[in-house]
Amino acid sequence: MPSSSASPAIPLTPGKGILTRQAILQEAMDLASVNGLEGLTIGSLAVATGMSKSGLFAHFGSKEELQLATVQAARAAFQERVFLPALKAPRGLKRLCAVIAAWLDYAEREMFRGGCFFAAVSVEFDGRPGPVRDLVAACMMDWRGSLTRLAREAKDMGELSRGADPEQLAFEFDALSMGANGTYQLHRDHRAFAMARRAVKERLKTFSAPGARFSPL
Amino acid sequence: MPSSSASPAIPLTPGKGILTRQAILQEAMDLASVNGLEGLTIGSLAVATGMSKSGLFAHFGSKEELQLATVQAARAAFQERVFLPALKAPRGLKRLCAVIAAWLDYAEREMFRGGCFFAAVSVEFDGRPGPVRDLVAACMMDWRGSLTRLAREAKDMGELSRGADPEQLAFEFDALSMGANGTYQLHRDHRAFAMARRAVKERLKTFSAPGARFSPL
DNA sequence: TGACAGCACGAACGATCGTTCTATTTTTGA
DNA sequence: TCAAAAATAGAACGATCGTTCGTGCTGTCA
Repeated sequence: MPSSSASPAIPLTPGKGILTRQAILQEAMDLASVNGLEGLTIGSLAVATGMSKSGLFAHFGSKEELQLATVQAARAAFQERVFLPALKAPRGLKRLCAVIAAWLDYAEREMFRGGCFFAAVSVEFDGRPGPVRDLVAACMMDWRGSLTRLAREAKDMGELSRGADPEQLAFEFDALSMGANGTYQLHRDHRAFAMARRAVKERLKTFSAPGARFSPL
Repeated sequence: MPSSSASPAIPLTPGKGILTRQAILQEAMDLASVNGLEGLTIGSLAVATGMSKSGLFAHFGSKEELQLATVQAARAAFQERVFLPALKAPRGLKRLCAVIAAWLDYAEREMFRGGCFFAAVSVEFDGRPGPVRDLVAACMMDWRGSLTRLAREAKDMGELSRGADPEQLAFEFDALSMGANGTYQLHRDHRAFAMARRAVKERLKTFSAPGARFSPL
């Protein structure tokens, strides 16, 4: 083993390469949320970032690597800016509500220019085998798993009735949110989000134990 | 005006051109449900149908016309093979259930190779202005409008409670169905459809008037 | 039988795709 | 400060994209 003074895996000051790579991926996420990961062309991405095709390409080595990096960047951005902040809400029903509310805000405020990145990309890749599809599928599993876990916590705390099925509820909330995102993207009608919020609220009311309190959606 | 003996607009015996056009569109719907309407390449479609690129192209004149024709063919196929048959159920709650059940079957049995054609295409085009997007948006509006009308009929017949909101219910059922389709396409897990059916059933039970009967989903 | 649509084909176009080179500039670290 | 390393640019590749053009089939009526 070399001495402990070796340069760290993640340098304290990000090099220039890392910075431009981040700028590229920021643009890539936006473009992909609109045109998909296949419509995300290296040429158009180069124009959008003001770089040359080859200079940009060198950062990734292949289009598939660019796609994978874009998905991972979107996952990180989602975790950091949507999911983790919402987790600060108090455990149980309130936290579940906070996470769903954060997701709906994330989609409605269009953190990515084309709405939810994963809604666009998961539909695009669900029929094409390969590592990109696998990664996207894993992200979606993750998200649903988180929703399921939060619902289960609320149930374990007695805030949801014994008849509540965490997996079932997670599926429903996921579907309602995605549906609102899709409807809004297609028709630019904000009522879609209002209807999703109402549906989630009523569904939670159906299963919430008497006296359980949940934060507004 | 020429004499009334002119050939009818729709000839009794479809000419050869019409037949191959139908064959092309059948393949086009399947390919587009998997790879999208942009991934639907004229070259790949020519290979799939055993035609030459130029011979196939001549039927449409442009890729956009091919896309429009494919969407209209999918709309017609959906109407003919899913929606209209389900409308034969008795008016009211039963008919609403029959239509939703038909849709879920249509998606689960993969009438198109990539699942619901419109689920794939509407997400793909929701961010790209143009006639294709407009047509797809109109199809989705149509579908949601039909669901809304069926729910309103059930309500007017007294089978759904006074508190039931047809538009809201239509949104929810649409979202749940689309969500099941997406989850199934991504994870190949049939439980997605089971959860959608359960959600629709429970939601209907919440709003159904006492004693109202609805057919199984 | 012969003229004439309708239909399909093959070859080719310019544009753009992802990708590979080589050269040049910029940044980094001793 | 200077050489090594990293980052970017430019030109070009073969493949494929949508599209155009000219040609040859193949039936149908006169």
